[in-house]
Amino acid sequence: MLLAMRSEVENAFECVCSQLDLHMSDFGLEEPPEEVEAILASNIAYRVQKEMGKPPSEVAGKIVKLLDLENFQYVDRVYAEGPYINFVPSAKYFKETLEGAQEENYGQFQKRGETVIVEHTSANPTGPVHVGRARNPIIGDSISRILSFAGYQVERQYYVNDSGKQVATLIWAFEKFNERDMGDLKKDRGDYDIVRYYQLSNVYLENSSIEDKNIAELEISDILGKIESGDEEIYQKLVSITEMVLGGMKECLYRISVEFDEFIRETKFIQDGSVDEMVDRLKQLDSAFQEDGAWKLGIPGEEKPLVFLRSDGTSLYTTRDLCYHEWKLERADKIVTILGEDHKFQAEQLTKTLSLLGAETSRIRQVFYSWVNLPEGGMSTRKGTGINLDDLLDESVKRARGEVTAREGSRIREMELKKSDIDRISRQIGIGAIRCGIVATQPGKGITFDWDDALSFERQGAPYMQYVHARCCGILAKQKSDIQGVDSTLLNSKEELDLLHEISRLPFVVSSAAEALEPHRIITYAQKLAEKFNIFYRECPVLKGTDSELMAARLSLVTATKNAMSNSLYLVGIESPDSM
RNA sequence: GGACACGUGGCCUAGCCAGGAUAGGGCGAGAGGUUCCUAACCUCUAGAUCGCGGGUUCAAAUCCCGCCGUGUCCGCCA
Repeated sequence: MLLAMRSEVENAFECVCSQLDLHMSDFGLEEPPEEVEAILASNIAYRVQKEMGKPPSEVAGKIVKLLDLENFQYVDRVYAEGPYINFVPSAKYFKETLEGAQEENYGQFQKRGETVIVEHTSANPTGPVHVGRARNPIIGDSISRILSFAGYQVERQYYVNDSGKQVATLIWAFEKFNERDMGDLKKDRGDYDIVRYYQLSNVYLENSSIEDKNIAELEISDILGKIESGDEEIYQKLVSITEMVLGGMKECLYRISVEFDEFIRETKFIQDGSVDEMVDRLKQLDSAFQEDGAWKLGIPGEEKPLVFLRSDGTSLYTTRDLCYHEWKLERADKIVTILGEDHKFQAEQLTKTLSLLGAETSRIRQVFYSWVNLPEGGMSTRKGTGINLDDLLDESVKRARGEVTAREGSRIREMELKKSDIDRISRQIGIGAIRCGIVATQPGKGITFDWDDALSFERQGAPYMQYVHARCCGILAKQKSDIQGVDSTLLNSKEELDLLHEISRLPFVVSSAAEALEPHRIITYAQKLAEKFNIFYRECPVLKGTDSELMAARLSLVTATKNAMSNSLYLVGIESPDSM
């Protein structure tokens, strides 16, 4: 509804500007401060004071006179306050917001017939997901949900790095070592099983004599060559090992509600000939050259050339990624990739090379995040220095359970919590806190891991928002009969109107979060919504001490809040508990 | 050395891209609030030269330049 109001106001400004012979496209629309009655404001007066030759407050007054209220459906009143032009929403604005938000899919946009491939996580299939990179699935999944809600046709892809040195090392380790060489299995799952081989092989490569090390490296590069030439036996081994790891990762990610539509293997592009074809095409480019037996490509604006073919004739990560990107560009209108900031350079080389190959790189967007590091440094699967996401989740659910049980006896509740409720609530809160904690912070900011920070159930964190949903459900569960003929004008207190206004912002927030690929905007919104609801809840009894008409109107408001909240939480992958 | 990102009360964070009303929250600290729909709530108080220095502008946390601090990258690794 805010979107509709904005476009009404924009149209009106266009009209006024043409009357005044002003040419501008930005009318300085902004959100006024809390205590102002208006919900939309313009600082256009500042922008045109020179052209008008008058002080801003005078300009504002003049523009207000020229704005034609007749055409406004959603604006009740326009007034100048100093240099600002403020717009107060109409009864119709609130009425339609309330009606629209009765729908469970409130805030969702119509399909717009545009497809987007979101690639995220794509961690090397060498071991369990650790916390260092946990921002990737959480940001990627949230962006996927938001884009989908905003009307795009979204496909979520995991690009499996099943070629290249670390997988060759893994296959080598599997032949070299036996189960009895391995330490204890921390968790009976494929990713935990395999990672032991990977870590042991790295210990071996670091600590062996030079001769042993050289032999091992020759054996590994032999395996790499076989992967590259499409050797069937090696490929079968590769698939079975990586499937074991991926199976474990999927299970882990499923715990935080992250799922994929497709897993795309790097080897796919080797086997279908795309890589060979890519190498040939790159060689044809003007800036391609051969040096020390390897093929390189000079890239405009880059100091270092891109090496796209090793001197032994095997391809490199970026070469294969180029094939994957071209394949994605064929299949979707837009592609979004979530990457760690350590991949920035590679991503830039990739994009520029694609552009040299004639691709429309404006359809590509990349979102970078910085790693979650330990106080003593980065987490590494290879070195085994990471904190596994599973452990973080287990600990979070455990601490959430502590919070749930601590509150159990100390409060008035009509129904006792069953064991299954405690399990459910602990899980919803524990997992929600992790997702919220990660998505609430801008991806670019660095995070140093700290158990207490990661696991705090702070006010205005996930439980605060989840609690609002539970409160709404609690009220609605007590509702006796269906409500009909709601009169939205009965909702006229400041608390009610503030809440309704907040609800009306959801579609605007969804579209801007989708446009900017910034899921944390949803969290910021949901916090505000929760705050407004809690104030309403305090001041406005819904079921008690109100006549039936007011009760009906307030019940609608509660339903609207519930829908806006559960959709907001859904968009960042947090569950909405019916009770807490 | 070069490139990129980040720097907002003791701690964490929003706002920055599209400059505009008193820099918005939270944690922690202090004071209050529940015979009433779940107090994981609400209200109030204290606490900020928005890293530093210049510049542009009627107006800068926001844009530009320089500097400082932190992180990342600059591989025939991924």
